[in-house]
Amino acid sequence: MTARRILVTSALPYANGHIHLGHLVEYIQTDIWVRFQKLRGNRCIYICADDTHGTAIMIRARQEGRSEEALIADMRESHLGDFAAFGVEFDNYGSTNSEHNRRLCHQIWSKLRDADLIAEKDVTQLYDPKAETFLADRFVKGTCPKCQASDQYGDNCDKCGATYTPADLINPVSALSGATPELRTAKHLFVQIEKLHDWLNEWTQSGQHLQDEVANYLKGHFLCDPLRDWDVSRPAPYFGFEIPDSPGNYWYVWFDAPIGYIGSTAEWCEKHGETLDDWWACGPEAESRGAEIHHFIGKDITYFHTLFWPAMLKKADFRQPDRVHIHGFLTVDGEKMSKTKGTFIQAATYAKHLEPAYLRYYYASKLGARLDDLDLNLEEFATKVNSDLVGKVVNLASRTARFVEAVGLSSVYPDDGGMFAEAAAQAETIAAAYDGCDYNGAMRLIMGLADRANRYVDEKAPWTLRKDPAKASEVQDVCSVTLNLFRQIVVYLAPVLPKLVQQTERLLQQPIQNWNDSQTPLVGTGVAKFEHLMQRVELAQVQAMIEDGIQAAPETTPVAAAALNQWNDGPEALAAEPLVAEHCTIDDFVKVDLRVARVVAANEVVGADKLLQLTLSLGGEGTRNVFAGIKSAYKPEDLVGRLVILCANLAPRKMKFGISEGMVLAAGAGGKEIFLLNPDTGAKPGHRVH
RNA sequence: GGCAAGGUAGCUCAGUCGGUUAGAGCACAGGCUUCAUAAGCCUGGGGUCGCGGGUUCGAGUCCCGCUCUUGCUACCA
Repeated sequence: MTARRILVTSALPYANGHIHLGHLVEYIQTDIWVRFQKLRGNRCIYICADDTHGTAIMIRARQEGRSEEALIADMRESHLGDFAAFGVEFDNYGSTNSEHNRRLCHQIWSKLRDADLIAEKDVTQLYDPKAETFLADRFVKGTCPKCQASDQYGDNCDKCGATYTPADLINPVSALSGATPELRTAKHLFVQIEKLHDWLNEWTQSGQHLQDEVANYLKGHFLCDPLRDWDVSRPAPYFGFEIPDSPGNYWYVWFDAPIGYIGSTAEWCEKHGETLDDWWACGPEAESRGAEIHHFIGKDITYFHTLFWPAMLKKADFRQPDRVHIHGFLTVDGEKMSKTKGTFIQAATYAKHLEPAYLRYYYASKLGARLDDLDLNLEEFATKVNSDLVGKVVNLASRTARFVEAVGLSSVYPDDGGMFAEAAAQAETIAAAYDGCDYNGAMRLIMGLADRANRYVDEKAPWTLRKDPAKASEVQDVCSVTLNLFRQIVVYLAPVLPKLVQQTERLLQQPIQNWNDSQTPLVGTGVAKFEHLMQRVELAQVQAMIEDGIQAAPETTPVAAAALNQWNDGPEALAAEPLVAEHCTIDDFVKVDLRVARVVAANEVVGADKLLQLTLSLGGEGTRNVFAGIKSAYKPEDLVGRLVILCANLAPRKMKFGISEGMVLAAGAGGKEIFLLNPDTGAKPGHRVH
C-alpha cells in the first residue's frame, strides 16, 4: 500500500469564545482520524486556525477597551491550552488575521473578479449612529410588527413566528449602544454563485464528497432553485481585510475564514520547506501527486463548506475538498447544552475535574459516519469509561503485569490457541471503520477483543498456577499472551488514547509507532513495575464538574456581552443577596397569585416609622388594604394613581395598625433604595402576572 | 405545510446482498472466582423489529400507506 498524502482540517473556532464540549466533538473526531492516518504510515497534516474577524470581535474589543489584536491573541492562548489538554495535536494552528491569509484572499478575489463572478448591489440596512456601524439582524431588537411582542430580534419573532426585516420593527433599538438605528444604504459586493450551479450539482451529488443525507439536503434546499448571490462584503468599520479594489469595504468573515485553511497550510509549508502547490494545487499534474483534502465540520456550517467554498476553490484554481465530513450537535443528557443546568461545559472546566482521555473514548464510542447528534449522557459516560477502559482494557495489564515484572515476557511466543493471530487479522476491519469515521464500530470490535482476552485470563488463572513453583514458565507464558493481547488492543486504540500508548510503551518497554505493531507479538522483552494506567470515574466528580459549570461565569453571547457592558452593571446586588440555589417548580410558582393593582389611596400611618397604608384596586372586587414598608423611599402623594404589583393571595396579616391584605412587590436594599415594580403601559388592574 | 433522517431489549445502539432460533454493551437476577482499581468469568430473564397492507418459498431488511420522534425549512418547492 502506498502512503496517502492527506490534508485534514477542523472548522476554525471563533476567537470570541472559549472551547466547550460541543466544539470538542469535532476536534476529537478529527484528531482521532489524523492520528489514525499517521499511525497507518500515511503522510497527514492537521491544519487549523483561529477565526478572528467580524463584527462580534470588533464590538467585544471595543467594549473591553482594547485592540482586536490583543483580544484575539488572548483567545488564541486559551484555545491552544484547551486543545493541548485534550490531546488535540495540530500540525499548524494559524490565524485568519495573518499576512498569508491576506495574500490568499487577494489572490482568490482577483480570480473571482476575472471569472466575472462579482456583482455590486446596494443594500439597505439599519445603521447605529452612536456605535457608527451597520447592524446585523441579531443586533437589533424591537417590538414585533405583527403581534406586538416586545424585545424581539431583527429577523423574526419568537412569540408569533413572523418574519420581517429589522426595518419593520416597531421602536427598534441597537443592542450595541441602545441608540435608535436609522436606515442607510451602502454598496455591497456579491459572488454570483448561480454561475456555478451546474458544477455544484455535479460536485455535491457525485456521492464522492458528501454523506448522502447532506447531498439530499443541498438538493432539496438550495440546488432546486437558482442560487442566491452571496454577500461577501461589509462596509467600514469592520475588523477584517479591506477589499483592495473596493476601498472602504471589507471581506465578510465567512469569506476569509475558510481561506484560513489555506493560509494556515502556507504557514506550515514555510516551516517545513514545502509549497502550497504540494497540497492545494488542482489539475492533472497535481492529481498525479494525489494529495487529499478532508474537512471536518458541524452541520451548522454545511452551507458554507459545501456550496460557496468548493465554488470559490474551483474558480480560483485550488483543489476542492475530497471529502467534507459533517457531524451533528452535542446534547448533554438528551438536551441542548444549558447554562442554567450547568451542562454548557467549557473544555477548561471539564479538564479541571476529569481526565480528557475519558471524553475522547466516550465520543469515539458514540461517533459514527452519519451526522446524527451525539448525546453525552453523564451516567453512561461514567459507566462506559469504567467498564470498558478500566474494567476491560487496562484490567488486562493490571491483572498480569505484576506476575512477570521480574522475568519479562517469554522468549518464544507461546501457543495462545490462535487468539493473537485472530485479533491481528481484524486489523484491516478495524482500520476500515476508523477510515470511514465509524469509530463506534471500531470501539465495538476492539472491546470484543478485550472481552475475549479477559476470558482467556480467567480460564488460565495464572494466580492459581503461580502457587506451584514448577509452573513458573506457564505463568510467564499466560502473562506474555495477555500482555501482548493488551498491547495489541492499545495499538488499535492508539488514535483515541495517545496517553495510554505512552504508558504502555513504558510498561512493556517497546515503542508503538505503527498500526502494524498490532501484527507481531513482543518476545523476550522486559516488563516495568506496574503502575495504575487509568483511574475510575466517580459520579461525584461528574457532579462537581456540573456544579462548577453553573458557578463559572456563564459565557455570554456577543450581543448580550455588548449590551451588558454598556450599562455598567456591577455584581454588588447579587453579592448582597445571593441567588436561591434550590429550584422552585412551576407548580410552586403558580401558587403565588400576582396581580396588577392601582394605588387609589396612600396615607402615612400614625405611629409607624416605616409603613405606608395603601388602598389598592384590582378593578373589581372592592379594594385591598395593604401596609407596605416603603415610607423611607416614597411619599404617599407620589403613589396615588400608579400601578403596582400585588401578591394577592398572601395570607392576611393582623398588624398593630390594622389588617394587611397582601404585599406590594419592590426591589432594592432598603432605606432610600426601594423600588416598586410597575408593569409596562397597557397593563390593567386585575391582570394576573405569569 | 415541505424536505431529510430515524423508530430494533429498561438505556445506548449493531444488524452486510432478503436466508437457520434477531445481536452487543450497559442495567437487572442468580451463580463462580478472588490475579486485578468493588475489577473478571458463566448462566438467565427481557423483543408484536412503530402500525397496517403488499411482493416473495422466505421480510427487521424490498414496495405502498399510516403514525410518532428529531433536524432543517417555511406559506415557496
